[in-house]
Amino acid sequence: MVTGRAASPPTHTNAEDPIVFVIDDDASVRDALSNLFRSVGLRTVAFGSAHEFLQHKPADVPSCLILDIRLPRLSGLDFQAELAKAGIHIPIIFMTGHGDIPMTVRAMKAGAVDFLTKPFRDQDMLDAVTTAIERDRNRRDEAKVLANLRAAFASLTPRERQVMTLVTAGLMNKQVAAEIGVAEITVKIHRGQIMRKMAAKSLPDLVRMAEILGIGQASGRAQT
Amino acid sequence: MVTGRAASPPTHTNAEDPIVFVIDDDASVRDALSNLFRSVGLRTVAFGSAHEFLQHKPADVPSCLILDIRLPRLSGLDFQAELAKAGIHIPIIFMTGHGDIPMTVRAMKAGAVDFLTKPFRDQDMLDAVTTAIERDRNRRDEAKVLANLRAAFASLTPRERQVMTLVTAGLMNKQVAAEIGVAEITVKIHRGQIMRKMAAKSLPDLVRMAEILGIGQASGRAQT
DNA sequence: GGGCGGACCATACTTAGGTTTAGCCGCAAC
DNA sequence: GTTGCGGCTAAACCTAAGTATGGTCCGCCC
Repeated sequence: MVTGRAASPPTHTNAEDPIVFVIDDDASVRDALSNLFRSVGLRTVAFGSAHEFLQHKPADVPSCLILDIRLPRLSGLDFQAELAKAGIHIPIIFMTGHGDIPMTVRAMKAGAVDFLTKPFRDQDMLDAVTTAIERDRNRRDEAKVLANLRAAFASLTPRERQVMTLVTAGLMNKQVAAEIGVAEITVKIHRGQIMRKMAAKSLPDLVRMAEILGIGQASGRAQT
Repeated sequence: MVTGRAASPPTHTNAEDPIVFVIDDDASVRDALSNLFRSVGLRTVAFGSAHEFLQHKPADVPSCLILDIRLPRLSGLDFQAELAKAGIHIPIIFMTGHGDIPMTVRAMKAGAVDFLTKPFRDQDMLDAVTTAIERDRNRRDEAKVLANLRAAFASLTPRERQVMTLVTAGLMNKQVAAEIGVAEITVKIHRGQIMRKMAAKSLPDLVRMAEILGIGQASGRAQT
């Protein structure tokens, strides 16, 4: 699982490798964690505060965030909420020396990967990081697919989007034509254009794209 | 949300209403919770042990389970694992007087709805129950749809299942025919039979069914 | 005002999808 | 041993889908 180049120089920074971010106001904690992660070949970047982390431009690789629940200015929990509100969905692993159960519940409900009490075993932290990175990798892959689909869908004209919705809902060309008040031949032309622009290789393919885009199944039909 | 018949006799048991199950070895806790839930019109059934709960035949309505983490024989956490292993997916709300963070994390990771520390506010418990019931309702709805689809798919002959897989993957009839080594006309016959047995109103409809059943997209073909 | 793109439509043609009717083969159940 | 079913196929026929080619109309931008 680890890349096997663990013994290479500390700043090899291959753009493919995941990154672990650490935020803790205690430098000794940061160093200990950095050493732990580097010992298994994981790129690590540590910050002394949430603010510093936000300055850092987000790298475009799978990553996760190790966070002490008791941060200087902003609490770890509040920072988690901030990130979510800002649309940053990096998986978070909390650690705490004096946490309580309500905090834990709140963090986990908000999607935290794990919540470790200090002192924790190195292996527990590494397991949590593995899970977190994997989760982020999946999320990024899905986001990428979705972004591509959305871009393609946005390149359709309004009419084409409308036809795509009706076609993927299962209507025949003539039904689509009647629905929007045009000739059947016009629908066929739109349809061909849709297949090209969306790069769909078949109707089932297009239907799956529509599913991912969340098009049409809720409305049912015959409204508006 | 509540049915509005809260003042009716204690055992009106309309089959539509959700049920809250309570397991606690302390009778006073059981009574207090039962009273709380009944005061807002929720059917409630309480048990003194996990064993008693398992004896009870599971009602076919949305429900949830309130569980003390410290159960007599089996711990609440282990019981949660038992239920999961047995394929019983009722949402669980834990409560505890002396819980710790690792327990909380384990419970939440395993899908618990909430983890309340005693003493808790009534409203917190009611909120958790509302969430849990809603979650179970959704899960049941999805399970029902899935079960119906599986039944329909099981009614297909092996050949029909194979053809459905290929057709929903986007292959044309002639390609399917070549793939399985039969004449195109045979594929058409199978296909018509599939549409009837699956009660699909259109190809997009069938594709969506295949998606839910998890058929065929992994195998791919002609990608990239 | 000319060019451009979106939307529309017609004719003509080809391919794909789908049904009906009818029949053959093999196998398992009765 | 006959009946039923799954699987297969053919012929005939019809509808649906898709692709040119060619053209109109409208609004927008430079």
